[in-house]
Amino acid sequence: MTEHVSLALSAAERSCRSKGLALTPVRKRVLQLLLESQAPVKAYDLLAALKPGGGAQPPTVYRALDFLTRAGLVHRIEALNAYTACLHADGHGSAELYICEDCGQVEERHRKISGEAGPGGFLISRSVIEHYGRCSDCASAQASA
Amino acid sequence: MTEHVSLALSAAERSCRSKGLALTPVRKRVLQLLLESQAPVKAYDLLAALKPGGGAQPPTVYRALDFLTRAGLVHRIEALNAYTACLHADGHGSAELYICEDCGQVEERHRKISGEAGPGGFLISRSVIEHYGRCSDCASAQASA
DNA sequence: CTCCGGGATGTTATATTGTTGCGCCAAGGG
DNA sequence: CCCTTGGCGCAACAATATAACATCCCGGAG
Repeated sequence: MTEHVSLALSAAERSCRSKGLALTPVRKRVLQLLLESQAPVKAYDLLAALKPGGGAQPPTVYRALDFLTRAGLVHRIEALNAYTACLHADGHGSAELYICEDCGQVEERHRKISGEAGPGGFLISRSVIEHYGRCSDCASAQASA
Repeated sequence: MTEHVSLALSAAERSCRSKGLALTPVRKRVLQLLLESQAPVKAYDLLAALKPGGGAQPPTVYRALDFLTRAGLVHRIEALNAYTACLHADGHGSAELYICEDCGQVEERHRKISGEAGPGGFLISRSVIEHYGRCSDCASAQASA
């Protein structure tokens, strides 16, 4: 396990403990798999990675993802049906994601939007913001090609 | 058919003709169903509405939706797996959607984001922006309840 | 006119993604 | 001890989406 992964895992454990949430082995393992991946991971790929023998069933991974998402440790990427670990473990509300279509890397920026007002008095409770394109590395690689 | 629906349909026909696109009967019917709905519609609901006898198959509606989306006449709502007619038929790039979780109505604002730069030189080609919450009507109804 | 080619649609089957429902078990409070 | 509660295993299924191939129709080339 690389260092940043174990660091993030212990941070997650502390965060959960402080909120009275149980970071059980299954949940921790799912989070670890997401942290180790450079790119977003699909639920069924996590499932396959969880139990190579094929023993794990869908609800296992979906329940873990649901927990991790609600705990603010993981983001679901709506347009890809995929998941990525949240690197800013403070978990305050909505994130804005920049997803490179070349290398799959996800950059994350936080905006506090919840509670803000949209047009005509619309009251926002949750936002999905996903930008697709090329990260600077891939953009320059492409330009030079 | 209410007036705004027929107006939108003729606008769509003109728009397609000017671009050399074929707004065939199936495509037009799907667009009409979306225009008539107050809320986003799922692909399989469209399918059921298309041919009450159950004769239509999934590819029919998915192909129509693909065409309409690429023509800028329809938006896909990623977090709902649903579709809604685009009311600003000019179809310039990304839309920002405000989706009321009470009544289902979708408000639409346009931002031209494509080509803009994100953090660290990220080059955006397409954005998904969906805000969930309550429209002003539903927010005030709730407040008074 | 005939033939050909491309786009649109029909048809069948399958892949992918996500959920429901039930039961077991272990931890903790009375 | 008993009972509740939350987490997990398990089986089945529901919902969403695509692949692959056949057919039809129309418009242009010969």
